[in-house]
Amino acid sequence: MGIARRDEVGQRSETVRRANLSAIVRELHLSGPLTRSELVAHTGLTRSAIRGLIGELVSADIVSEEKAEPLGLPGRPSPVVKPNPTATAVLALDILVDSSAAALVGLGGVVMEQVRVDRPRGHFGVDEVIAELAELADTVRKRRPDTDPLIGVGVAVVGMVRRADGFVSMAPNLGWRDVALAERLAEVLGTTAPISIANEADLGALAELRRGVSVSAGDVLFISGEVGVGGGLIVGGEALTGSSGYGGEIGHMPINPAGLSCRCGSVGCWETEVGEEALLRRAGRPPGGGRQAVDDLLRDAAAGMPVALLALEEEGQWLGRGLAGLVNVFNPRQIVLGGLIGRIYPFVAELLERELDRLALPGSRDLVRIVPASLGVDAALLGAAELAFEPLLNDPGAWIGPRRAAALLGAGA
Amino acid sequence: MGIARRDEVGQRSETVRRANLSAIVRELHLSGPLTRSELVAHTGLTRSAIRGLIGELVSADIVSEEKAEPLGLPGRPSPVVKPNPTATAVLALDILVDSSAAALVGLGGVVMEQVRVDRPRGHFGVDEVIAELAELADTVRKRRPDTDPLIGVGVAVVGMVRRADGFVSMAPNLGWRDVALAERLAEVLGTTAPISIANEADLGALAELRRGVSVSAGDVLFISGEVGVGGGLIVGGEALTGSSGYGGEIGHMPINPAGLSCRCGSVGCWETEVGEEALLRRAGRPPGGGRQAVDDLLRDAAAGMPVALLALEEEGQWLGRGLAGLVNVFNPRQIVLGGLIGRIYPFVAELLERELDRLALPGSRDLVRIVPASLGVDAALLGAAELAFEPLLNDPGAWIGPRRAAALLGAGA
DNA sequence: GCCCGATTGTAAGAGTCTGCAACAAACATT
DNA sequence: AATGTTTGTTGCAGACTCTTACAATCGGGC
Repeated sequence: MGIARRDEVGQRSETVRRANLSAIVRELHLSGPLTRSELVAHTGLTRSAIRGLIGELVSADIVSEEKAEPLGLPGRPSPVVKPNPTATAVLALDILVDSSAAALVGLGGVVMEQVRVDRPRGHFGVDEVIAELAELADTVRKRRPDTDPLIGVGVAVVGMVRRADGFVSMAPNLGWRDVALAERLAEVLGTTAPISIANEADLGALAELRRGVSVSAGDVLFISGEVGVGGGLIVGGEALTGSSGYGGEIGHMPINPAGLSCRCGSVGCWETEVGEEALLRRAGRPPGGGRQAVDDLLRDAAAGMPVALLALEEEGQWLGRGLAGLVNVFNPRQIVLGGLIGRIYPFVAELLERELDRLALPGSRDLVRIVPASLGVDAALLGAAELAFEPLLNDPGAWIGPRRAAALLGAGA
Repeated sequence: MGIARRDEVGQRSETVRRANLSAIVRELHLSGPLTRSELVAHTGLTRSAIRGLIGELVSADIVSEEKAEPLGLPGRPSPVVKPNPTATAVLALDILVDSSAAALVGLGGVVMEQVRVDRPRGHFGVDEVIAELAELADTVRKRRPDTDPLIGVGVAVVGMVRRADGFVSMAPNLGWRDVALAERLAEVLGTTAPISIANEADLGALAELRRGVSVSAGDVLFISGEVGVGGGLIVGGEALTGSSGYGGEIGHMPINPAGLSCRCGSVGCWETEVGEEALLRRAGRPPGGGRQAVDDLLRDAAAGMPVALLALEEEGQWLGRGLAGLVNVFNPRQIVLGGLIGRIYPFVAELLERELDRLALPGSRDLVRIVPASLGVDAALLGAAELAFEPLLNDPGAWIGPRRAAALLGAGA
């Protein structure tokens, strides 16, 4: 991220071990429990290498080995290696438009505990929300004290987040500006685990990539539409964050110079044409109705009410127009529609395909597939967990020496 | 690119050697000749490791060592390691709107030979252009027969290119559709070196990143404006190609639903508002005048002619509006303006900054800097060379055993 | 119930790579 | 000419994985 460092590029032989440990843990995290011999096949390492590495992971409590059930196949059965969720737990938090949540998630993506509380829409003080999060976190952690100490904390926020230090530059849906969220959370959470914060749509995209409909896709455009429209971009299997982590604000592409003025200060942004407010306005309904109002509209459309159908058609046209532009710029293989936009997808699916045929460049258009998101409200929460796992996945070795010491200290206290 | 392979991720100790060789060669390619001790400092490797690796590179003729001139400093002088351009030469070709070129470039970016021929604008048969390129290639290669055998061939084309196999899906400025360019070139060039092809703007961005104004920048948006508007995106130090290599077509973002119809079949694409034709139209001049017509317009503007100034102002507003959207989506650190857009930059610089202040999101806007491109017409050609170097930079080891054998064979024949 | 083939874990030795430390070489300064 | 500084050279040790041979555990067939 940011400036490319051409420093310290030299590799040492220790690097190999780190990379191999990382490959094994990542594989287990993504695919779930695997036998040793499956790991041999997946990683290309030899049995002896796997043996040594697994041994180390076992002794650090990151994974455990179990005798395999006989499968009815010839040959010696291979022990099953499974992630040890309690010793590798992360705390995931999210701050959405109208709810907050906390969850404890273990390696492999196992959700051990989860709480979500609704919150009316509107502006909320930073203190208020942080207190709410601290309480949620306390609730889940008290239910599972065996997950201490935590590997990390991941947070999803509806707003623009600078990744390096978890600074929220702007969160219009909450009425926030310039909040040092990571610092504030560190004070109240009572854990020394590192805190990573990112945008809700970015993390929704990550969750779909790891656990949802984008598994095994490398170039994905994820759209999360609620009040505003956010975007998460996966490029070559990795999240596009931009130079400071503010990237992906596709809701603020200028699309209609004759359009309405946007909360961001510009005019005719995409979200003024495809956001929740635009949809309700076109159907002649009052703004601010939230999820309920949109569901009513969709029910009316399903019942054949002309105003509702017309509103959805217009929505679909603007959606298609914006998507075509994004397809031309990113050439993704998959477009994932989440939130509001995922809910209206069934009504506009054919229209969207037609608009892409008409407006997008053939080379890029041909391969792209539009699909609805699969993880629902919890997408960002799961993504926050994935974000928190990242350091462990990249360098499990760091948890092997020191971590044991820390665990023993914790037990002694 | 494409599907993320989670296969064969295991690393062996040979990997380390490969990575270290790669780091050294890449460092020399980017920074030019360096002393051994500078290499030690840059890579973080030890003197003994550097010694072994350099020795291998020398014996493979990829680099050579020379005694250092005494610099007036105490201590034993460190020998200078310099790339050996003739043994590491690539052939770079470009097919632009109104010219074609060929060059022989050696490791380190040394242009050893170069030819460019102009060509009137308009549609040209594939055979015609390929014959032209073959002749240009022949010319430069005959002048430097010592560069045989070539390391690779890189080609820049004004069109949409599928990177995997060098297939040109569309090149409106040439009137091409679905041309298997890599195959066709392989037939006529008479070399077995691998041929890599990419879009002209993408390679312009790469050239600026390696040799121009974006050196040491990690997230860059490069804009190449001629008849159309192309874009090259650098994300985290690497080119964004999209899933098939068609990415970066920022000229075809929809920006004005009430705008003109575009060559691509859509309506109101960005390039219909900021391309050459739009600029001339606004100044009340006939389209198709090419570079000359634009230069006339700029001269008139410099002389204070109101129509010309007004046309440039409108151009700047549309430019700013599009840039603001791209800044919101990509959060780049730098925007590089090339081609037509680079030439008009002096006239719109302040306006652009104002428009960004007004339209882009604060977090992303704050850090971004707009600069004109530095490499001129040859940007794409230099980028094509960089593209062709890539395999050598990534794995110099592959040229160490086999390459020597090939060189000896060539000498014997 | 025993033997055989298949598959996989285990253990020891070898190979490859880099880091470390001591020494030698080449330069400037005094 | 002596001294200090920087850097190449060399030999040894450490870390890691691969190879190879062997033992363990399964199903199937006689």
